[in-house]
Amino acid sequence: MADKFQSIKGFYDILPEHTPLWQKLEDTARRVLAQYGYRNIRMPIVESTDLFIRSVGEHTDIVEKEMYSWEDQLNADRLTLRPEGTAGCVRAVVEHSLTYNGPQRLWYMGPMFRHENVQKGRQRQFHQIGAEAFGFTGPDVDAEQIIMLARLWRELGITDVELQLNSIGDAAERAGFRQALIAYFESHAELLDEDAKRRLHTNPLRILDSKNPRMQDMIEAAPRLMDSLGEETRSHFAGLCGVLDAAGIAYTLNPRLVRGLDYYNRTVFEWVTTKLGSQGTIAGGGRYDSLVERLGGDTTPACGFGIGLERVFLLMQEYGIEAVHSPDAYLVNVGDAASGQAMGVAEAIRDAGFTVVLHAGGGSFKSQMKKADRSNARYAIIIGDDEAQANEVTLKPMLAGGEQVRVNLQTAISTLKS
RNA sequence: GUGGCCGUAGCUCAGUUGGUAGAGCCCUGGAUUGUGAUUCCAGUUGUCGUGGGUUCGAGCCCCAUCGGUCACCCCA
Repeated sequence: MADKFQSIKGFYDILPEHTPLWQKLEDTARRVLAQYGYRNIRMPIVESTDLFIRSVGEHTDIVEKEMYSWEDQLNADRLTLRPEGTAGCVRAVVEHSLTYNGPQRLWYMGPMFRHENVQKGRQRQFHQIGAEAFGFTGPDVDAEQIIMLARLWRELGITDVELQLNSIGDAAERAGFRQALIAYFESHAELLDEDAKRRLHTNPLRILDSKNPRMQDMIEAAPRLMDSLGEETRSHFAGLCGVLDAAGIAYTLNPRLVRGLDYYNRTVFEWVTTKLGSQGTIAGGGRYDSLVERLGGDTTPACGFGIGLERVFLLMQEYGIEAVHSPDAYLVNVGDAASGQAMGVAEAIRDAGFTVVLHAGGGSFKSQMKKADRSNARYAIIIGDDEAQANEVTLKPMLAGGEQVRVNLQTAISTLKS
């Protein structure tokens, strides 16, 4: 035998036994998003490398070491497989002037690509649902997105996910805080680890998120961003908390919650579970009021989030949530006469709107019935020599207690409808 | 990039101090002349990840290598 191929590390197949649960997740999300007036947008998977450098940020892990980037062999364009969806969505909004006639609520779903080491809940090709709202200034839209996610978890049957909330201020506030933070860390330079030293002048806020136990006391005593936020930012955050309180959404304030992507400001949030090992964040998002302008559009406030679908899928499995696809009928046919009629019968039943699996490949009644059983079909429709002769079918309910009947095709279809 | 654990049938796994490669599930056929989901009988399934070494003899011991998985980091 020739050598076999296997999928690339971090790129995996979703097999038929798992697609029903995936579709349940996707269908539920689609329905909930539509309930809030979000409209579907579909962007390309490949974008200009510079788009991500400018939006995600030059000194982020994503841009520094995780992007699938290459130079187009034909025209030397620098291209990248999208590592996240917001940049491309903003690019599309600006390119097509989608906010010209007012605010927009948009969502998308699809694969994202990051060259990371794989582990549970982390693949190199993974899938996200993203939602973005453009042109809304107030905290009500931040709150709406959080409430929408709470509804999604509820409808999926997921409980026990914790909402963590923080405000990381506006650019000017963060710049001031950044200076204070750098000064503070420099005064404790002897305690900084390698990673922290590297980030000191590129992304000092991330140092706050370090889990290095030797730095914890020093980090604990560092200046707090919340304390350097201005009046407008504070009232925006208070407004958000007020709406969430009124809606009965529980949250935990996490002053150390920051984002790895540079474009966020003010509101940041994460939904976290303890049931998935170390990859506990199933959704994360926040406000990014300056990104649209940064990517060449008019000044437009924005807020959005991403859902990690693999993680939500794992969580659904953890909760024992199940989904199976079951056809309405499995068409058993034995004998030349029956087989000759079977395709026409199956088509007639499909014309009536039902799902029919037509048995192919012959075999005894017994073996065909076994296949009917394993198909999860509600009914077996049986055609043998006798039925073929009489232009009838035998309709047998596969669930315990049902009596089989021999009827003509129209009666069988009526029975399927009831 | 670093570390722990694991690679035996399609799947889940057992395999004794080194001595002829196994079980369950699945699949196929039968017990019942045309009926599944319970039962019984029979049958098929292998480069023991790969390459070397030690040995009369290696799934088992040694070395290398590849792959998987979990974790650090970071993120969704």
